[in-house]
Amino acid sequence: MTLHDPQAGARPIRVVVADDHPIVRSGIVGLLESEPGIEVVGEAVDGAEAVALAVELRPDLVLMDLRMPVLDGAAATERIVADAGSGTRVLVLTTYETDDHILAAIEAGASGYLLKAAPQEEILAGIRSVAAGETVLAPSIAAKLVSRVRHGSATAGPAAPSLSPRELEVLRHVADGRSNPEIARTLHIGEATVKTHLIHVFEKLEVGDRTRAVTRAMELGLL
Amino acid sequence: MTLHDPQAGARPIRVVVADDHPIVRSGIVGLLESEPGIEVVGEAVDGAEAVALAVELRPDLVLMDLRMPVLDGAAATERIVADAGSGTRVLVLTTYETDDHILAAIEAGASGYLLKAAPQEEILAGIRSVAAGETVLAPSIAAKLVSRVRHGSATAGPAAPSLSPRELEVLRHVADGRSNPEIARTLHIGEATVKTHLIHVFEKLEVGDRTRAVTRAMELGLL
DNA sequence: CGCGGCATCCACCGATCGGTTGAGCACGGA
DNA sequence: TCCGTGCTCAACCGATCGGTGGATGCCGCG
Repeated sequence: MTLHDPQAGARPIRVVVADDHPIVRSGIVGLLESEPGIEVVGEAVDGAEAVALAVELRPDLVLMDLRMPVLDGAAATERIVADAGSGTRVLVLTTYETDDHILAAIEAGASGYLLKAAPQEEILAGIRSVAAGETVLAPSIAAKLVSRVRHGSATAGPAAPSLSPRELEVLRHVADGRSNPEIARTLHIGEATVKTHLIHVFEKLEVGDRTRAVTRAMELGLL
Repeated sequence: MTLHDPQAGARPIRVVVADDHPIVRSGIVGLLESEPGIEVVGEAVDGAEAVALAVELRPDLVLMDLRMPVLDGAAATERIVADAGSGTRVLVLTTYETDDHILAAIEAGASGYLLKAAPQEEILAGIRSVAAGETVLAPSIAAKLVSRVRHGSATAGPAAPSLSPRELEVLRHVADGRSNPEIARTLHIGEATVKTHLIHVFEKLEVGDRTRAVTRAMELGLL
């Protein structure tokens, strides 16, 4: 957690702005440029470009519109959060607030969701908060979110252990309550192999049994 | 949505403050009293009294602490929201921010969740927002909430099988990855008893093994 | 080019789990 | 009072699980 120095100015927040409308984009960029402690390092006109820029520039934050060509904002968010693994966080800034859109963005791993209608100070404050590791939600978004509350997994797990594709596949079957012989048959491998994969999963997840492995993986957002 | 007239002052926000600590309560009341447009119409020292006052006075808002005798804040919130049906909304104001507490309060129907550590202006703004029909969440709360939304189902599972207290207790230990003998020792019962409870859980949840039982219980919001 | 690291694969063994049958005790509503 | 429900326990068996050891093939590093 000692990643960023809270001293603004000494180390500006590096931002990539992703929005397909040039006018909107320039407006946002203009707002951010005039703000000390925030530096716009790149602009993307679609989701694919946003992902590319995120990987290339490793910004602190991507300001993401949802409605974009080629790759929509939610999908782009997912890739950035998943791939980078780095410190890049995504703040969704959009006009829409449909339940589906919000959910998709949140599930994709966005650290915040603000509306373009929000006052400029709120947007700037949101950027600083998200860059500092917090989560920001517009009030109307919070309301919708609340109605969805149930259970889930973790946000940005500091060190989510990386399971191999095979290990993850096996673990998913375990979460469905399948037995090792069953899993072995569906994956066309030996039962012993399934066990070995699970042993490795246990080690990576630092647990001792399959049940705990599943709950732990859920906590870490791996399932 | 056209319930309240946004004109402040003409029609003050009527508030009931519920907190078992007199000092804390008087502090809150003092803060609110000095604020134009907000009127404290009642004070409650426990959850039961909060419910009674809410029904009797029909305030716009109840400022609710969670940790209270007789009836805790979450339970009180549930009754107020359910019973009244009226326009009374509940804003939770507490020191704690455990996942369980937050979840319980939100699920009980609270319209907001703020921490006592928040600056006074934030609390006042929160009261106005909630009274206006919005939902407010402290940033740290928003983060926890967001983490729950990943693959979140609807609110109340249609037919969540009712597990007995003991069955639920055993299942929770299973979710923590404990073995049957371990659970037996912690609960001071025989291993055979643990098994029996689990068998019953399996039947009620319509699953065949402990791992699936845990994931199923999570899906149903039982854990 | 040899070496280690990684993911994938497999076999055996003791411990645990899931399922069964059968039973006693306390509590509260019919 | 009787009956249902929840909680408790015992003994047994087959299936599965977790642990250990060892094998193969692919990759990058020196």
